[in-house]
Amino acid sequence: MTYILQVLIPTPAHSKLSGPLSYTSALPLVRGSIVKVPLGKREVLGVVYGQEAPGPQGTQDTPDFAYKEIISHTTGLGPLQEDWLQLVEFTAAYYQRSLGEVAIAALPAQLKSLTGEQIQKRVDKWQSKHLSSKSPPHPEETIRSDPSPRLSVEQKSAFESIELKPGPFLLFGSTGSGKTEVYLKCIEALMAKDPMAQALIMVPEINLTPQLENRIRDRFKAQLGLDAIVTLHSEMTPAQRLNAWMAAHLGHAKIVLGTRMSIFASMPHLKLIVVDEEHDPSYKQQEGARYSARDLAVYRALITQGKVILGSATPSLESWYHSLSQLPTSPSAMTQVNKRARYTRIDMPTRIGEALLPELNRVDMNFQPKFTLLSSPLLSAIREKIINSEQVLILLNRRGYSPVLYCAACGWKSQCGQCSAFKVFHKADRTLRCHHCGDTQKVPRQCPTCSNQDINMLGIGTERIEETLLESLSDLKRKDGSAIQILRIDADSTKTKDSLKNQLELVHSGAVDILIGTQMIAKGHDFRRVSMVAALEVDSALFSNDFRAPERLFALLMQAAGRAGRDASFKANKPPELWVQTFTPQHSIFQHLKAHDYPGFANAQLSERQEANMPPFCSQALIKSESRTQENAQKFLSEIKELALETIHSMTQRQLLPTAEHILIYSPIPMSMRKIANVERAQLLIESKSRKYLQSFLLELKERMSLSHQRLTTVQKWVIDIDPHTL
DNA sequence: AGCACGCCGACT
DNA sequence: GTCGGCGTGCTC
Repeated sequence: MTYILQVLIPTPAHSKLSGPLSYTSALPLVRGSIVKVPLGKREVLGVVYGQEAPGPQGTQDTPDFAYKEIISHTTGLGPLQEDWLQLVEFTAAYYQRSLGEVAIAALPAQLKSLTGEQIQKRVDKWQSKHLSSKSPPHPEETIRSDPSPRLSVEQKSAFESIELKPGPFLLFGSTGSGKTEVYLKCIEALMAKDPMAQALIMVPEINLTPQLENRIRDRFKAQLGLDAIVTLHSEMTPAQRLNAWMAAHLGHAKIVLGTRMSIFASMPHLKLIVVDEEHDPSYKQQEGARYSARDLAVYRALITQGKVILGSATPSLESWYHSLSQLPTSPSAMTQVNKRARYTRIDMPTRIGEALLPELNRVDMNFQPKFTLLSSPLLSAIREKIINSEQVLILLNRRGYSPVLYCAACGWKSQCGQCSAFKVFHKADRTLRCHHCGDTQKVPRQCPTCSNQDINMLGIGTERIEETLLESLSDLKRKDGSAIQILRIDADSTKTKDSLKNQLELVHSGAVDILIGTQMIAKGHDFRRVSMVAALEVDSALFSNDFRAPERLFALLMQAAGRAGRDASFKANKPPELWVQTFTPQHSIFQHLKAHDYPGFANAQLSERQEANMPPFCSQALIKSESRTQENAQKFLSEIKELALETIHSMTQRQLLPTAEHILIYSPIPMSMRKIANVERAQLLIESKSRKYLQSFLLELKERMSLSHQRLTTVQKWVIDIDPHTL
């Protein structure tokens, strides 16, 4: 008997091949089965999507080619579940990619490279190892979990709300309020109720949160067994990933801790999803299907009838908006839009233990001498901290020594020849480096165009702050008389494996007095002896073209300050200090920051967004094109715009859109990073009040594009980014 | 997306 | 004379 199977394979989003392909099979494999199939000369991984009844029914139009037979299938793995397929379907539809691409990208890469037999072997090996130790690997007495701590009143009430209500939940809790304990309690309760149940915990970047992994292990190892907790992130080896994936897929792993990619983990008994630091931009995938793992978590919880908790001290404005029953302003505009799924907000305002909320100090740089890097009030504050053996954290989101070199005589600047960016001066190795294409050259001794010996440096980077601090504090000694230690942590200083870990350990051990870094150090790590956080050059975020920049700045500063002073044995009666150097100290963001008033900040931002009709009050899609010339990149988008206008017209006539105004097409413009590595980039913004209409519009637009494919200007690459993060 | 086939430039 | 550039075209 021969069966005909529809199989999802990794085919590109915009081509005739975007749907499932048919193959023959001697066995009637069920939907979700994992198979290997031939495609042209290649052998690719596939997922069975459906089955046609065999025989010459001829209900479908018969193709003019013979179906090929599938190569192999993996019996030991068992099929992917219906809800997983539904998640893949939703992702492909929403983010305008092919089903096969999303499905295959969601599977561990080793399934592709290993043969069917090798996979089978791995499954057998894995099964025998774990079935033989079905009972907990060690007697209960030898492994003791950390006891479940007593919850505070606030934690208890949060936990009870989550137990009682359906969610989704926005757990709005300030740093140090004990959100993690609420997550763990929810998991504990879930596992006690349903021993089969699985939970997924997502974190922004796993290498920055090793503490959480240990904490979960220590907490659940006796109850669930050591193997029941797996991690899933991109820095694992292919073999580790396959093992973790199998453990989840086969239901043995009860808790999966992972980064955004883990939203696609196959978890047949998934009942709870936690998205920690839900505002973090790293939940948005920036390649391939540009999904938001946070948004998909909400959807996945819906289809699996599980619960989802989004946790943050500074929620994304989207989530904040979804958790509001009333908008801060003009209630008329929201009656229709806010029908969308609402979140149940749970507030946890209290910091646990001794830790106090940080105190904000603003330095008005208008009253400082020109070109001051570190203001005198800030420097004196730093001195005072070091004298008291406290640590200082300095945030500056620019690495290198100086972001631009400049010749005052002829106007030459250290422009990168391949990018629309300047090469950054790195003093340590005396190079000019482009942070976008990586091109590196030796720093010129004189101006390359006019031979002027005197080249100026514009702007500051972490290297220069390090140097300036060393100079300004050269007279300063620690209590024990030894020299002060300054450590710089950024992408340059953490290139080698484990160097970040080692450097952070230096900080924890107290060997470092001042830590200078880019925003990478604000995430995840508790700096218990840090009593002061200073942010330099914050103004760019307030006047950026990127309308999400203020939101990110607020989150960064709150997060950084929240990391400080968490040591209970530390001088706890003094709040940690948060310093900002700014030319606009009167800006409202600082007032909210000073008052630790995230709701006030978020509501003010929301009002602005509403007035300007920006997300979350509209849905956006960005079509991006890349070409050798900017002209060409934009020409392609202009043609798309023409097609888009035709599409709107036609859809309105067929009443697929209520009015033409439901879709707004802007004009092609260069991307904010116009050129990278000699590739010119342009973008076309599309907006709609309704994400539903936007989605169906884009689907039809893509159809029209493939129909008139020949007529369109050819570009190197084009992509659609749904709900783009940066414009 | 791969991986072909397919016609025009500088090299063992 | 070949090796190889990347321009169309196909893959159940």
